[in-house]
Amino acid sequence: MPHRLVRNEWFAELPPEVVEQLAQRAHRRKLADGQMLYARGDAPQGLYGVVSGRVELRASAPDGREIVATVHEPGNWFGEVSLFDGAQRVHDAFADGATELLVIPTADFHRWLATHPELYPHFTRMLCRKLRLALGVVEALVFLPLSARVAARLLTLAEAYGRPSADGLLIDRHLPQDLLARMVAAGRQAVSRELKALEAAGAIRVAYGKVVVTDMDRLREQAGDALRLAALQDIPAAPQR
Amino acid sequence: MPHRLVRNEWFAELPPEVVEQLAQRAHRRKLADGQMLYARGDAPQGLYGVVSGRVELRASAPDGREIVATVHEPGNWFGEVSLFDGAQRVHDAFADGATELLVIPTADFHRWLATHPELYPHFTRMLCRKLRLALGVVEALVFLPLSARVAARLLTLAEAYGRPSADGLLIDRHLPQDLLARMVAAGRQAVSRELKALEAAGAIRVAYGKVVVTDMDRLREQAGDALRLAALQDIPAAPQR
DNA sequence: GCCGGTCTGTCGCCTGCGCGACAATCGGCG
DNA sequence: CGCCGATTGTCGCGCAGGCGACAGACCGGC
Repeated sequence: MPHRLVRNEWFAELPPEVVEQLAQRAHRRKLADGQMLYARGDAPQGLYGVVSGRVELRASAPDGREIVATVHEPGNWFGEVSLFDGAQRVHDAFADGATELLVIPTADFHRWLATHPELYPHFTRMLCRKLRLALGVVEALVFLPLSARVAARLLTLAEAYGRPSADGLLIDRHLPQDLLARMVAAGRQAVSRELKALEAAGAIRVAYGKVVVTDMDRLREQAGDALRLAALQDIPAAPQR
Repeated sequence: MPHRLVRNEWFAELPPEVVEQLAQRAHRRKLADGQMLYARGDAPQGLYGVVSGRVELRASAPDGREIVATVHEPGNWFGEVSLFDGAQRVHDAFADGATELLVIPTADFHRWLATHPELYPHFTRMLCRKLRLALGVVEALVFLPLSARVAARLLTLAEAYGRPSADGLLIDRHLPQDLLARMVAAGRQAVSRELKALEAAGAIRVAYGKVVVTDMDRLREQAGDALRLAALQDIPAAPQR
């Protein structure tokens, strides 16, 4: 198992030899750009880890509108809800670029976990974290105007992909405005307008398919109330007793 | 422990004597109407079970707007997220009517659970269920018009509180339109309008502080796409009377 | 039966944002 | 180095729904 896959929150804290047992159950799977991994309603196959490429989890309405719930990068694991409750997939999953995955079949995962019950608290914490994120999204949608959602999103993107560059922190990832729009559940044109506003405020600079954050503090100002929600998304490793 | 509290999904499937061990750790707490149990950001005290009365979990914006995330009825347990991850409360909790709770302190719960690791899968499933609910709410907010959200909500309320009456299924619970509005994250007047529309469509009849579903199928039609999400909707365990 | 608080119906204004349309750029690939 | 698909800027229409303002209906308690 590539060690980057065990360096993330899912497995990083666990003893290496324990993770190794699990890794032996995994097999690999390759996806072409845009290929569907699963669709909402599918029966779960297992837990997925991204080795290379990317996987977008999306929700879509019958009328064609869609939102991007998450984008999983190399090192991320996903598919845990169906893993733990065995029920249908909630989202549609598509490869973004040629992608290689590690797949741990549901049954193997559970056999492994059964022999390591001490790991359960760890996984319940993972689930709680997802739950808090989802609740934060609900609040953001209900309470925050688009401007704040965009600003907040850029902040988290900057943290995840930020790389210092000439005139600020470059979000080093292909980020067309309509992807950003689907991430904040909005239309492309509206996002374009908000980006212009942020640029006028001196918080960012927009380039072709890219965004550079020139002033994090100013961006934080624009996010406003969203920060209160951001705090919820940042879960301290609280002792579970 | 009143047996109504162990009849719900949280503990119903578990061996009675195991639940009994836990029950002995619980203590009681009374709240007056409208009293706050906890606020967002508070450190968690434990897991709560509603013995009598009701508890509303709400989220509110600084500007005063607020939504009702859930209403817990007698027999329901809540507060599990903070229980499992130890972090701050996400919502504000208020008693609706004079309320009596059973409180299981966090530490006691975990001591108990540690001696029954076989129960972990059960609790991860509970968390997954909440997560699915939250994801369903996100989709409903993004994709569905208010009319569908109202119709869908009435359907779940009818399932939970429905009682046959002269001209249909009475939702037997104090349900002013502005409560309904806060449940679907909308304004009171808009909900009023939608209710009128549903009435005109012959799906419901609105009374003072009450709603009677006269035609479930017609109501389902109005909910439309929401039914796809319906499986994800929150159904408060029916109040046990 | 009366009163005050709670609910509902309705009208109207206003704003945020979806969405179509199109022109202007950009940039990778042949 | 030029073409074409991808991306962006912008204008404008349309509308769902937020919100204030009342007026009227209801109801439980006294």
